[in-house]
Amino acid sequence: MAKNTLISENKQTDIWNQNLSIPIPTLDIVIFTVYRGELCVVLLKNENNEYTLPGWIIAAGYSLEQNFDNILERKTGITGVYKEQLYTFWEVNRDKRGHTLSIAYYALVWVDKFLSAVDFTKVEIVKYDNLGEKQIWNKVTKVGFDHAEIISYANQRLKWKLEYTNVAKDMLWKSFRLSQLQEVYEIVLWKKLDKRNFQKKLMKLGIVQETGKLDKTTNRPAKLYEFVDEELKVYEVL
Amino acid sequence: MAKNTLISENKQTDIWNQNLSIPIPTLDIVIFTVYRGELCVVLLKNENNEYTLPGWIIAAGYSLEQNFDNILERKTGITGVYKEQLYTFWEVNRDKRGHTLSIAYYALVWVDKFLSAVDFTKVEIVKYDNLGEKQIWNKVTKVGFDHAEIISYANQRLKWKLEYTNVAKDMLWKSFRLSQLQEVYEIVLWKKLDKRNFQKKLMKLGIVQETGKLDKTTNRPAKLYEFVDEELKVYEVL
DNA sequence: GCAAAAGTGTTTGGTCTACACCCATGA
DNA sequence: TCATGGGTGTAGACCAAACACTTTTGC
Repeated sequence: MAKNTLISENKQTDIWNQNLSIPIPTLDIVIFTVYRGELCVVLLKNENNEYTLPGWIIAAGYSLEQNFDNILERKTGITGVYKEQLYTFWEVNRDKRGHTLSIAYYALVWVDKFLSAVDFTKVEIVKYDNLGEKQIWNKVTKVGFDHAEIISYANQRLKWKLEYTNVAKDMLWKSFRLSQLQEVYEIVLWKKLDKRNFQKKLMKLGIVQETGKLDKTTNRPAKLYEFVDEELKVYEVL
Repeated sequence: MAKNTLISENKQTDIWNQNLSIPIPTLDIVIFTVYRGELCVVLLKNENNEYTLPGWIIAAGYSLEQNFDNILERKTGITGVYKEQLYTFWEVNRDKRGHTLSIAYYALVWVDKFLSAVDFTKVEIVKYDNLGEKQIWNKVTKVGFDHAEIISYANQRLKWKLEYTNVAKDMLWKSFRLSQLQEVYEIVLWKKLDKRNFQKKLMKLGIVQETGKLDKTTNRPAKLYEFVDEELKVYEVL
């Protein structure tokens, strides 16, 4: 805990009362994970039973990375995830406490890691497809728009990344069967894929390679694969 | 002038002295135009002869749009351009005056409009390919990196947009010959294109259409074309 | 008549999609 | 022996790239 509480919440709450001439920069995080066969988002619930994205005021003197890690850990308990900046949102009336500016990130976390790290007293996990039924936070209309818009935007970006990068590595074990990888793709892209075409595409792009090992936990053993690159890599389609 | 000086510079300069616990949000603009057959960027020069992007502190109480328009007009004289948010950059030591956070935009402006609106006492126009020779602003190393990085990122985004959208409409007259459009593409993408393949792609995507008029200003008259959509549109490749 | 730019089709290779049957193993 | 999921190939449609000659006009 200690290492990541450099940035105190208290030091910052008085910011709201200063009537500044600049907007207050905040950082909001859309956390995705594949849980029980569905794409899910990790959300907080506020005093009005509205769902909100984990987020907080950005502290000067620390990098965006540090701010991100700190906010994520403080709000959810999770550490060390894949993250990517999405977009910076702005609305004069975005927050009734003052003018804010939200730098939105999305994060991907492998479900096992998520479950062992997350603090369920703080967060809820909500199926992406059920978001429509929830009250997502928006101060103006009190109807889902603002944070919901950010989540939807994050989902689009995630889909794009799946098609052209090895970002799926952050949602699986080190080694896996192709059918498990395909399942992740089908859940996120929200469509069925053809097994053979899927495998051909992976091989052509060179995203995964055989490990030489077999997974014997089902009837017929399956080859285990791993990602070729440890780091995020964009594979050109050409 | 009046309409766009809602936001005063003076009201904001004292921000630097308040030792805030939050970073100061600024907005920086990469302005592209095609000038004399080359892709160019509009820059300011600071007291140390370093080039900087037009930018300023973001004012609370105004939308990002309003802030953008105001900064662009105050710093360069230009109004009403195509704009798109790029990325939000952050570095603790980005600016020696304090911790800042830069929301970067890029803008496209048709050269004729640019020349009639721009205030050349404030800005310089620099060829994109010559940027390497210039000192681009960066407070830490005093060598081109920070703003240069933003410009390079903007250029990548612009190239992508040209391939998949009708964004080129913001760099040409209402009607034009296909060869003129192709020239813009070649300049921005920095490569030669095949005339027939280029035209086939435009027609297949349905980006442009014939106006029925001819341009007779060169030896052999050429058909004049126009963009099908007034608004920015992403054309799916399928 | 010549210089300058416009106009115009075809071929080829590659990539994407759709599609169905047999195999290895554990129970 | 049967149920489960693993493994494998081909044909057709579509798209992208390469490529060169003729036409219209002004001078």
